[in-house]
Amino acid sequence: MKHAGAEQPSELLNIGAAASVLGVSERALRYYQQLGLITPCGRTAGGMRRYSEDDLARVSRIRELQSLLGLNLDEIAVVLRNDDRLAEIREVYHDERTGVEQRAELARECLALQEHLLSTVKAKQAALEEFRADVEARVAKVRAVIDAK
Amino acid sequence: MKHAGAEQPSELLNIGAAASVLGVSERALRYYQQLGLITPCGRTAGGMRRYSEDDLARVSRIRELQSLLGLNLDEIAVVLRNDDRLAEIREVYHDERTGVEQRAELARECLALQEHLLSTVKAKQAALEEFRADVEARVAKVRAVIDAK
DNA sequence: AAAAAATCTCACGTTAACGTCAAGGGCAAT
DNA sequence: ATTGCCCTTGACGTTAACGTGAGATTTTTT
Repeated sequence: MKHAGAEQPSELLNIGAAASVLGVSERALRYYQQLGLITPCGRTAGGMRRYSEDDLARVSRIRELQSLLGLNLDEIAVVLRNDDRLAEIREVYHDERTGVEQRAELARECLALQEHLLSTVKAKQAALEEFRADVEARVAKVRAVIDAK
Repeated sequence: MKHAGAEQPSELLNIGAAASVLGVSERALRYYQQLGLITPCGRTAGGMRRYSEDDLARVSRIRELQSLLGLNLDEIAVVLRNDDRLAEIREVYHDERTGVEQRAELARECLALQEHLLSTVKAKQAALEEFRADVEARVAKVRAVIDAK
């Protein structure tokens, strides 16, 4: 059963609005689509792309994976495909047509990839923490020099 | 007074050894030099580059700034120049020929840049922490699906 | 309905950060 | 002193991630 709250079923944006909201170029959006990273949820009769809330979130994810983890778009494609599988698994999980062992296998595979991503994040965090200590030490040094006046 | 321990005054590496130790290409080392990011501490009579321990550390720093903060080589140049100034300040600080106010001014400028770098690091850490929570939530979701068997 | 603004699909251009020869010179070992 | 490997300086090639028109369509505004 769907929730009964106020619903905004569609506040779809065309590419210009989407780009400006996200702070990326229109070209980038088309490029991501070309690589299969996103597919706008629909098009107008005339062929103009419409972006949903989820589409925007997906693009945000792409930028985060780029800027935070330094992944390239091919690597990001892998991550996103796994995200999609996760969503799919949750939907199909109670479908009786799929074998129990088969579903579990899919879920475990998916989990492995998510955990791999997590370990990547953790590694980056650890490295960053070390780096930060380094920078803070430098700052302290300059401070010492200044305060020794 | 210098310390009295065992000293290895020079274990200078030529470019091939340096590259393999650092895990970067020779081309990259030459390229960094071309951009003014590093200058090997010396050359042989015949013109071959010699890299000192400090040179290697500097290259490591470059790679960290690339991979951890995602800076490009121009931005890294700024950071490195400031690092150099910090070292210079510490050396020259007790030189009587420089005016007191002048030295303090230099140090403050240097501090500002280091602190800017630090804030960049902190911002990245915060973003990464959020991202990690996100990934962990996903992992938990898959786990829930699996355990619900 | 006509003009103006936004999008569409090619398709070539750009930039950073190197990769990859090519033609020579240096260096350690035999 | 010669063999064989490492190094030198150009100089052109490559790849990812878009940028930038051009020319046709679609949508919005007047």
